[in-house]
This record gives sequence, structure tokens and C-alpha cells, in this order.
Amino acid sequence: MNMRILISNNEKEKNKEINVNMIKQSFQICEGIGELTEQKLWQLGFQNWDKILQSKMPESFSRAKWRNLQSELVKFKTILDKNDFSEFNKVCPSKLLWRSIPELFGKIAFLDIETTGLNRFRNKITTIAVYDGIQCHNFVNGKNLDDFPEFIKKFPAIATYYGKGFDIPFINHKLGIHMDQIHYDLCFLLRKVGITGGLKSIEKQFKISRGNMADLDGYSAVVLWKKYQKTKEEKYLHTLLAYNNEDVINLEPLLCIAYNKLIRKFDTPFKKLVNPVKKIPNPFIADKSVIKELKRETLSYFP
DNA sequence: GCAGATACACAGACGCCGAA
DNA sequence: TTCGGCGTCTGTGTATCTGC
Repeated sequence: MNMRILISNNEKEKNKEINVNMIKQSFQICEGIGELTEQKLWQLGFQNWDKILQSKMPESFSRAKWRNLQSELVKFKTILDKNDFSEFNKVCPSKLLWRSIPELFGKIAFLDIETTGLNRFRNKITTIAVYDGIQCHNFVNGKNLDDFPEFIKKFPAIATYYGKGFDIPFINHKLGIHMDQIHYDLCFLLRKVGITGGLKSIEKQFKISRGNMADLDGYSAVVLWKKYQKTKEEKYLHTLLAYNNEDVINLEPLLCIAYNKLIRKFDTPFKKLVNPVKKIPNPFIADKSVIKELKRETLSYFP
């Protein structure tokens, strides 16, 4: 059930052109190099790894520190030259992984799951949506959920909203896999720049629309799955998938917003990412009668 | 060369936050 | 309501610098 919608998006092409080597301007990833030393290096004109490796030691550095910096950079360069992002994920400090976003833009899987509840030991996964920047892919319990582990392997990076706390531990436990990709968790990236709140409230803040599904939430997804299981009517499943897809499609502009705010906050010399202004059409459409039904029932529970 | 001062990196504790 | 990741704060460790 891989749903395919092809789009042409000039913004994504622009982002590919933007400095794909931005991670190679980062020095804090090296052991013994902190924020201040990195700033100092930029001020001294050392804009990337190659410049460090080709230049003589500046006076303000000790011989030991310079040698350590160079050997660390050789290590990281070897890993990146091999495109070994899983190894890069292991050796790069997690607080700096966001700097690899431009490097991997276009290869990131935006991911979100729906479940029957919050507890990964008692509840189960109902659907998983993955947006690869071009199209949505859906995995449904009882249909093709088992295809997910093989499918997700091909992405070097994933992006979620609070996936580190919820989605990934849930997937790892339920599907018995270990996802070792680079993981951009937008909840924590946005917190770094002072933006907090749930996904829906942040979408509102940045005027990212979710059409007629604005009033649905995680609990609605639980109810939709129960109704689908009881009636087997496709309208409930399609509304659930539409909701699930809307979450992952909206993660892409949020990732750009977070990255652009981070490079400004940390006073880096990195270039901005172009925010994709055009959203792809959701391959599933939420059934209007189902939305009304959900609203009515929610009102009767909470008068 | 040594001792004290300084700068910087790093580790641990604690509290906040968001997921269905 | 539960759980676990992350940020912030604070203290500690280490390397380097400075003055004698």
C-alpha cells in the first residue's frame, strides 16, 4: 500500500544546491573543541575541514590541540567520504547532529506512527506514515506493517516530532528492530530555539494548514482505528491515514524553520535552507461525515 | 621549571515537556 | 498518566598561560 504522489518542487532543488558540505564547517564535533574554540576558528578564517587540514597551526593554538583537531577531522572525513551515516551518527555528538540537515536534505524520511494508546507494552501500532520529500508511504497493521523495517533501512536519516520519546521506542519494541539512522527530533530542535508546545499548536503558530483535520488529535486516531476494526468501513481507515499523512507532510517545513532558526541562534556561517512553500496533496482525503461524527462524539464526552 | 591563574570542555543532577 | 530524552545549571577536570 505505498501511496505515490509525484510533485515538482523547485524549492527542494534549490536546497540540494545549497552548500551540501555544511557539516564540514563544524568543528565542535571534534573531541576537545567547544563552542568558543569553534567561534575562534571561524573568526580566524578556517571555514571548513579542508582549510584546517591544509593550513599551518595558528599562533593562538597549542601544538597538541591542533594535532588532535586535525586527526579528529581526518576521522570524520573518512566516514563521510564513505557515506557511512550510521557510523557518523555514532561518533557525532547528538547536540550537533542538526548541522547535517542540509547534507541529507532529500534523503530524510519524515515519520509518524498512530497507535491504540500511549503505552508501548500494552498498546499496538495501527499505522505508520513516511514522507520521503516526494510522496507518502503508508503501513497499516494487518496489511503491510511488516514491510516497514525493510523500507525504512534505505534512509540515512529520519525526522519526527517527539519520536525519540514515543515513535521510535514504540517501533523498536513492537517490530523488534533497531533504527540506527540519524534522527532529527523536531520537538527538541524547536525547543532549542525557544519554541515549545505540541505539533498541532506549533503548526498553527507557523500558519501550516491541516485542512479539515484541524480539530483531530492523537486520541481521534485511536477512535478511528477502533471504528475501522468494528465496521471494516474504508472511510474510517482513509481518514486515519489522511491524518497520519498530514502529520508527516507538515514536518518538512518545520524542519526548515527549525534549521534556519538554529543557524541564526548559534551565530554560524551556514546558509539558510529554502522552506518548501508548496505542500504535496495528501493522497488520502478525510471523510467529511467521519469528521462530523468524531466532533459530535467528542462534544458528547466533553459537554 | 614550578605554582597559581585562567579558559574551556565535560559530566552529573534535576526538572520540563510531549507522545496516543 | 507514564516514561524517557533533552536542556540548563553547577561543579569538576584538564590543558595552557603567565609570572616569578
